[in-house]
Amino acid sequence: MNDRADKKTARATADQVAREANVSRVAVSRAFNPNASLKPEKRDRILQIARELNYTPDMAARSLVTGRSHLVGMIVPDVCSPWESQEIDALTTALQAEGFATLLFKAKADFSMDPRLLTYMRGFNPDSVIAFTENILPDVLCGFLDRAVPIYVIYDDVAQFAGAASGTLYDRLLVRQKNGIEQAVALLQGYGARRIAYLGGKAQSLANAERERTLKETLSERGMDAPIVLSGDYTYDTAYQATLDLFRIGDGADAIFAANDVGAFGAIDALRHELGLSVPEDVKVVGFDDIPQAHWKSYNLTTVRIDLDERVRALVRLILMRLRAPDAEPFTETLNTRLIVRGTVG
Amino acid sequence: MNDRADKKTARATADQVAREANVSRVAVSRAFNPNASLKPEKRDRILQIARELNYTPDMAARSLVTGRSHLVGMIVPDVCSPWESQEIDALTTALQAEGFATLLFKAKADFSMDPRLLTYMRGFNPDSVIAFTENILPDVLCGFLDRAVPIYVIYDDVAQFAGAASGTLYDRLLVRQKNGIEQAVALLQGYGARRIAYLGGKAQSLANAERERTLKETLSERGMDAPIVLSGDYTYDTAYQATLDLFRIGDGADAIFAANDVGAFGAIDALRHELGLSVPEDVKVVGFDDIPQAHWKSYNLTTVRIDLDERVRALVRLILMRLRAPDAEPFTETLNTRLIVRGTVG
DNA sequence: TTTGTGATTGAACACGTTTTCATTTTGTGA
DNA sequence: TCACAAAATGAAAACGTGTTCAATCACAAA
Repeated sequence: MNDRADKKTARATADQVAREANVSRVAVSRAFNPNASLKPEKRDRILQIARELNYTPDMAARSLVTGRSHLVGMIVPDVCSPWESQEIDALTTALQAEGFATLLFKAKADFSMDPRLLTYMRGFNPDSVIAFTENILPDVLCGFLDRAVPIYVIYDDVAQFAGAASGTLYDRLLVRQKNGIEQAVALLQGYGARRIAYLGGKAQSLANAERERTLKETLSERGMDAPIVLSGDYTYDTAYQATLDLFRIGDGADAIFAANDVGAFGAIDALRHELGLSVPEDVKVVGFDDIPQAHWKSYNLTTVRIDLDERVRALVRLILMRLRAPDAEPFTETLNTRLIVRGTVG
Repeated sequence: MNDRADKKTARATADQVAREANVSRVAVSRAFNPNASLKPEKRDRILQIARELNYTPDMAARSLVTGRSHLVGMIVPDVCSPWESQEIDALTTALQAEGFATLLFKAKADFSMDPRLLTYMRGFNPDSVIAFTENILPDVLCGFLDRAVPIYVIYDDVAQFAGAASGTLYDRLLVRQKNGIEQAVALLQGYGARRIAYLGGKAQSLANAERERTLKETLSERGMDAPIVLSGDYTYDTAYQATLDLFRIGDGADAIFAANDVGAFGAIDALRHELGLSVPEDVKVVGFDDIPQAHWKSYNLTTVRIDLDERVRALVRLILMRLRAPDAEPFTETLNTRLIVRGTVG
């Protein structure tokens, strides 16, 4: 009749383990806390009995008293995006190894941040938050998380730590776009490309801005013309259409530099299947990210790679450090990029 | 000096709100529980003050007393897989709307289930678990979750509810492969295809077995030869290689029926870019899933679609129902498939 | 044996909430 | 005005754990 009685086997509690092992409940707690002082043989016996009873400490109860939830919240607008899903995958793996679980929240499709979502999320008391977003000011996030929760905002591939108390930015995980872009431009120039188009990502994206700036700078340094800038939003369809417009309304280009790989795919398909141009003979294409699909033979994309593993390792290191020492000195790490040469340029 | 004092603003507690509003802490609790008995004007005042103090009920504390964590655990081997990431995205959205948050865990790459992971996960007390996997017996999962936690095991696109207590299967969310496959076979037959190859998915996958069985049945019903069965694992690279083998070592085929879209991409690329065959003129290709990439012009894949939204809605409905009435009658729902005709057949 | 030091132990408290239950207040009809 | 049911309220008891602190134990040195 009673709802609780219905459950065939309720979860074992520390008290039950303690009773079974003839020790106090505190000893059970200590058995699961490696650095607590407990006689080794006693710990072994407790852990043995705990295993028999299928006991695991309740994280909610533990969280209540320690103030640590061992949860890392992730706010993601689009889990399906190849780049983001890769990042979620790698982050979850790395955090899991450190004893943290991923708490996944879906933001609105237009990247706007729903205040109710943040309020709701705060209820779970995440130890840290990673927000994948473009057009949100860190202040908005900080306002909702009033505890000193380290928040990392990932603008495409630039991560910044936003201090909750002050709203100012501290740690930064940057990507040195220069290397990869320079290699790409050199390659394009070597093959005689003159008119270069930049097919942009989301306008508010920090990474997009940095890529555009770096491309302009590099072209200028090499005495080449400034790029034709097309606006985009990182999606296949928009890139496809922008490419059509470039050649039908505009004057075309020798080469297209896309802000991400998916955009490059859209450009390639527009060129080959609708404009009747061939890649790389007529138009050369370079992407950004090196997602798994980039090596698919239909695209075989030459692209600027950001090492995902290195990136995720650095980010996790940052988070753990911040968690351990909330007031540590601001920290900036910069990752390199390099060109992966495949078949869409030469 | 004190670690807690360091945090500029600790999270507001129900007591603080109560004090500020001149009510008891119980009233605050009731204000956040819509069906609790509380004078409307009082509720409004409390909620107002709560908003000012940026107060949100602590989920850990709530979970402790209610026994409901409002967490749904998801065990995922590969977040990057287009099909799975779509499913995670849609499930998270739907569950979030019902007040549940997604707790994401990464399983080993080889799909094997790490017992420690399960033990760890159980500590978070998820209200329900969704496991994306192939080769795990539900019993293994059930053994680790000793509370009556509804577990849904998703074998590719077949979902089954595993009762924790008995280890037997209850609810089932099946996909009627027949419709889509029949339409596809009819189309292939209409274009004169005779030798049909089936490029399989993971051997242990229930969905793969069902697709293979249904394809054989359909071919037989139409008086066509049994398919050449190639083993695969749903990945691009394996499909690519299997297709090469089919034409170089084996005797080739008129048409390839791939167990999923990514496999179909691999087959198409092998045919076009390495075997020098054209699709659909020389060989016709049909996929399964209709992932977003299927409409990319380079592939423009004819494929059997399983409606993701409908599927996720059904699954979430199942989970919520089971949560509300753990002892309700077993429930089976079957979804339909249909062929999306694009350019790789006709 | 005695003393002292450090490791080991458990009782009591704390964490922030919901639930129970007895009490008080409100609203309605005679 | 009175009586009575229904709604509203708060004190106290949970929920399962980590932490504090005083007490106990083990063991080596004197």
